[in-house]
Amino acid sequence: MNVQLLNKKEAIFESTLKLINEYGFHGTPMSQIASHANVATGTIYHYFNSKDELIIELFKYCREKTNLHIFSFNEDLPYKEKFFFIWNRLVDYYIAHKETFWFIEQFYSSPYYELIKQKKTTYYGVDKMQQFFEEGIKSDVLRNVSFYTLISIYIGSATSHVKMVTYGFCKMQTKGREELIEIIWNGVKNQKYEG
Amino acid sequence: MNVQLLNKKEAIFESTLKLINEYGFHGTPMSQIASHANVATGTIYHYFNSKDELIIELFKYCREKTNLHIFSFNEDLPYKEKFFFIWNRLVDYYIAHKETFWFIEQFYSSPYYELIKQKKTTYYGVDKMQQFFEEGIKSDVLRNVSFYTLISIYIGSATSHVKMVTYGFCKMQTKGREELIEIIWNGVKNQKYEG
DNA sequence: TGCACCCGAATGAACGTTCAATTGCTAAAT
DNA sequence: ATTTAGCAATTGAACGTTCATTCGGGTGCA
Repeated sequence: MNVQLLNKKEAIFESTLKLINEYGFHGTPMSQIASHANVATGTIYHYFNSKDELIIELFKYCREKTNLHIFSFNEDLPYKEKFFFIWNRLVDYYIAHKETFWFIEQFYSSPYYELIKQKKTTYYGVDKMQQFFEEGIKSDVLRNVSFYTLISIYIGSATSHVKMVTYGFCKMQTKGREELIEIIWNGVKNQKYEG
Repeated sequence: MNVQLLNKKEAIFESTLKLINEYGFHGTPMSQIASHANVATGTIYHYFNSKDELIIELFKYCREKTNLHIFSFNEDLPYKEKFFFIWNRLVDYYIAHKETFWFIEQFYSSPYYELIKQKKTTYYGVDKMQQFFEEGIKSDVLRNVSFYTLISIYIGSATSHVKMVTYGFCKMQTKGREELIEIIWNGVKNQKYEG
């Protein structure tokens, strides 16, 4: 697959992302995606077998890009700094790529997700996250609570915050953000370490 | 509007809720909703002007029911107990009404929400929640952080937890839940009060 | 008599997908 | 260096289906 093809496939991805955000899964016909991406309708079917497959592949594409972005930290940083770094990178990325954020949210809460969740997909992001939290617990920096508890707070608060900001409910003042991640840190850190 | 009608309208709501969860906004034709609710297709249009209106009204209906449920606490309880109570009621309600939960999530992250958010809808839930957090801050039980920070942690963790459970990623062991709300409480409570 | 409620077949537009035809590229053959 | 064969990429009109909505007619209660 040469560069030209990659470009077309990506053009289709980006157009789908934009249009689905605006009109939803249904409100976005293949023909509209095609013309927005400057390709013919038939061309989409060269890369994807169906609209559903296109949407599923787009989801994986978005998730992959996001994960690559947030885990790009220096391994030598102290744990606490990594803890703040990843969370902030995630929030930054989503705010800078609102369409990716909303598309992922929409996908997760739609029946589409059922189609791919069973595939015990030890995919990059969850692996990394679990590993990161386990590291924190083993080294006694984090309280010994379950992975699911940690991820509920950590990811849940990040997405909640991004929702607030992108809905326009609150300004993106850095103060609110710092407050938020700091509260979480206070909640999950092992009290033995620096108050 | 008599009882019979209320029943029909609710039957339409409940059928829509169930089918949209299974097949999504698009995958659910009006005809299918009608036959599932044991009414004629045309009848739906007696109660709602369009499919979009039906979906929007269903959203309000679900949100209202949820809010009425979670704010049904005894005002005399100490603040901390109310803090735990509301969170637990919310999680309980969503787990017991998965379809309501997923529908609301789907709606919030779809373009539909754009259609109703501007209406500076000081709706029941947000009002109550804001009032509750303000009460906590004024009485010095909670740290003095912004409403949006509090709600991001409080609601975000609850929905995240419910997602985990309803996806089947983690069992609904009460332990995990207690851990979670306790961590949040630790994070947001004013340190001056009981460690 | 009038009005609200209810029915479901008919309508017509919209959409996902197909396909036969065309172009462009690569590499083997001459 | 030129030709040629073959495959990948691309096109967009056409097809057949599906679906939201309409509407003319029916029922029963005030």
